[in-house]
Amino acid sequence: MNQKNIRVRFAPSPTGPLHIGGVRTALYNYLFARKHGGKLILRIEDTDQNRYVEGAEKYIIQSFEWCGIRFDEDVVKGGPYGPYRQSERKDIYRSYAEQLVTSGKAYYAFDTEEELNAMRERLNKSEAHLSQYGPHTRSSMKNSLTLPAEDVQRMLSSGEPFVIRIRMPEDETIVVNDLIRGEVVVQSSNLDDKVLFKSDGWPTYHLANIVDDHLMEITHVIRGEEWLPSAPLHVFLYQCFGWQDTMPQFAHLPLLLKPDGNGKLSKRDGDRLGFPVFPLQWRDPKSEEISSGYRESGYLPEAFINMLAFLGWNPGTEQELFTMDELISEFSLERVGKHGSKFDPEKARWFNHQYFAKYTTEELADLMLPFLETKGIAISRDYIVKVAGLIRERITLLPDLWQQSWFFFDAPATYDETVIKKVWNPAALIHELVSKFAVEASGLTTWDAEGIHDFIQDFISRHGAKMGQLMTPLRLLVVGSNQGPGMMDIAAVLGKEEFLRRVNAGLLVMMK
RNA sequence: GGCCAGUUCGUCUAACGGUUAGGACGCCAGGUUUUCAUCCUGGUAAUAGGAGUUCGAUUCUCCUACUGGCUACCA
Repeated sequence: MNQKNIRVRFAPSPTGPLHIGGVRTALYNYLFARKHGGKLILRIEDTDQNRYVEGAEKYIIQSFEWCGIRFDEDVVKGGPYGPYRQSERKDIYRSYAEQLVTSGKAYYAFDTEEELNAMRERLNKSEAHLSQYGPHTRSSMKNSLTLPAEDVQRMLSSGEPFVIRIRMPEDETIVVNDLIRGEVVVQSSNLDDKVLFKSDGWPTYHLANIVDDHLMEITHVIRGEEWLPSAPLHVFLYQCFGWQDTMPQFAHLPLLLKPDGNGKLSKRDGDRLGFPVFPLQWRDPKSEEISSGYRESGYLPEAFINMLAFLGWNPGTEQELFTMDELISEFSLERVGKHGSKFDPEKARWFNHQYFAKYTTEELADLMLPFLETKGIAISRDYIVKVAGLIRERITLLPDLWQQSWFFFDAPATYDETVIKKVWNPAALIHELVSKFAVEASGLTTWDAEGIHDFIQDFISRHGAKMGQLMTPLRLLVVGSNQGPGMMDIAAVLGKEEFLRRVNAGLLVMMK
């Protein structure tokens, strides 16, 4: 294959927010395209007006912007094969469907919903090895195969509702050559006469998809496994149109499964298990219901992508942390697994933690700025960088940046009761020790971590105290609990004045 | 029910006929940090079952079981 001409597409339907399974499919398409120097196309498949959801298309585009998946051709920037929204391509599909009718590969059908239901009833009662609307049933239905030609003409010209169905051959072997699964062989007798063109004047997915992939010169169709059952139909359609020589190669990706129990990962699982299922937060325009997103939960886009890439693919080495560029150079469809992956929210958190650990203090400071601004805290960047250095290893999600550092910017308003009980004991002794410390420390001149350390060392030996008897009570007064970085480091960053101010204020509270 | 696909530690997976079946997450234990978290070290734990093929099967074939997907004028 000529690698220069590789063209792949991601073709979502704007029926709601894109969930992480869809993002992963897009990611694999993106990696494949970049790896081979090809193009990635975003095509919006909005052929079902009933399911159209306001804002979904915008959501999809913003999601990809956030996670760094870039398209070469899409609805925003356009491209040589546009338009990229199927609703804007509506005119082109009918003639293709009719071309198939003319060549005898498809036919008009006029059955009403009731008639279709009646047929299915009959099928249910029979031995049921037969497909639905297919070779064995079409002869007893109302269509251009059974009706006299003049009746068909009359019905068509009088505006009678009709659909166009593919005419599946009775017994033919259809082979789908899948890049991930190998040869998938299906007998056409198991397939039915799928509707290609609906009575509302719109094409179904099957028709629009094949026509557009052909027109857009798509070379590889990389999509979810839920499409595998209809892949034989798609292959057959390429043959019907005479496009078999330029038919794209197929790769059906395994699905993302629920973390617990069984089944495909769904919107509900996020609410139920407490992790996001969507890249960005989504507010349903009708129900106003809010679904959480990875971005809003504090995940880094690089970590999110890294985590997603590893759900179904692996490089075959022990490296787990990959930049997008590394993913591009290492990715291959051969290393994509065949079976579904249960999504693991814990591992997602671990990836995010790893990325925070790699950040420089300067980068962390940049991330902290918005939080501090929200809280109305204005302080020197130098100070923020110092704080970032102390909390760097303690961050898993973005909000931890504040949760792990707030006491550098504000004195504690309360003290953890359980920690008081444990640490301020015996109360009189500790109180006296800390009081003496506060007095003596006020005379200390070299206020850095090392100086404070030496001083404390000297202090406890002179007073016959143990390190823990002083340090944990100090932490309680300065931080409000038993958390945070090393006490000497906190004291140094806070500065002598603020540090002692908190200690003395705390001593007053502890007296009560 | 029918069709298609899949099945290695609890989870994500490696091993493309020969390994003490490897790594990561989680969990457990110890160490560091006299806090908490991180981090470090160690441990726990798997080839769904049964037949073949083969000197030898996680790996190839078949059967069974289980899992998943699809079975709309939705994508």
